[in-house]
Amino acid sequence: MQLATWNVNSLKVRLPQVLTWLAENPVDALCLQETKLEDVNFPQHEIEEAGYRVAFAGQKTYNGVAILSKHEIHDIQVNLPNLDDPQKRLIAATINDVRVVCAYFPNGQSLDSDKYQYKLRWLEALQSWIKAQLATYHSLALLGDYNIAPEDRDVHDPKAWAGQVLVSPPERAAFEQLLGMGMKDAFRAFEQPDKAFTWWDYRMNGFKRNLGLRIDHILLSNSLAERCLQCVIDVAPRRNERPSDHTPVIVTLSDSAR
DNA sequence: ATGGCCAACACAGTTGGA
Repeated sequence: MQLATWNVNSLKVRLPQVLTWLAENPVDALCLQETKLEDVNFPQHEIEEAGYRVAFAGQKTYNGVAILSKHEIHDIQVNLPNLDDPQKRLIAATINDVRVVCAYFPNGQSLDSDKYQYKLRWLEALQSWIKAQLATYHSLALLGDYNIAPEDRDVHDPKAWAGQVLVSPPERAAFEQLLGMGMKDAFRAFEQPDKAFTWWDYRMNGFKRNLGLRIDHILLSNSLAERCLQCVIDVAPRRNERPSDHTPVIVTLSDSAR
């Protein structure tokens, strides 16, 4: 079974790229972030014609998340139940034997911004909710754009980024606390090349110069981590014309024992 | 030189992203 996550930065613009990518990478489930579409405008039929079922929760202009799946999607939940928040940043569903959580973490903008305080509140709500979910769901995967670079090796220039949003100690502590609940960073479960990133600024030829960050992640509950065979970043879509600034991350799991 | 790019909204220039 393969699961993937991709912040597409507008599904309206990126739908052709998503369909092309799925044809070349027929993963079992793909989590999308920043769809930036109201539900009435979601391209459900185009995706279904490509052989994928879909669950989505969107809004105008900002945010928006979706799960595309080759298999039946059960028990869909939208947003964190313990946070009063109109922003559509989370959708969860059960696919086969796996609880799939697709999340678009807040950016935070800057450390002195109200948006940073919102990010910290959101992270706290996520933590307590995930902790409870792990008690319920044996096999859980938390995929998405975390907007957190967990370690300095996930940052192209740690000195330049020091003291900024995405690398601040409270954000990194939140990431560590998710690991402490019994989750594994699938990417770091394997030997990986240096300077492996999932996002590059559109400006300054960021991608060509590999000035990036690793901020898109797949965390697996312990029992799922035991089934994890591989985790890779697919940089190919970042070379497309009109690319998203993020690129997909894919995890491969062995079939569960039956 | 602390911006450069991109998308949405709206139809110019602002906001947000990371």
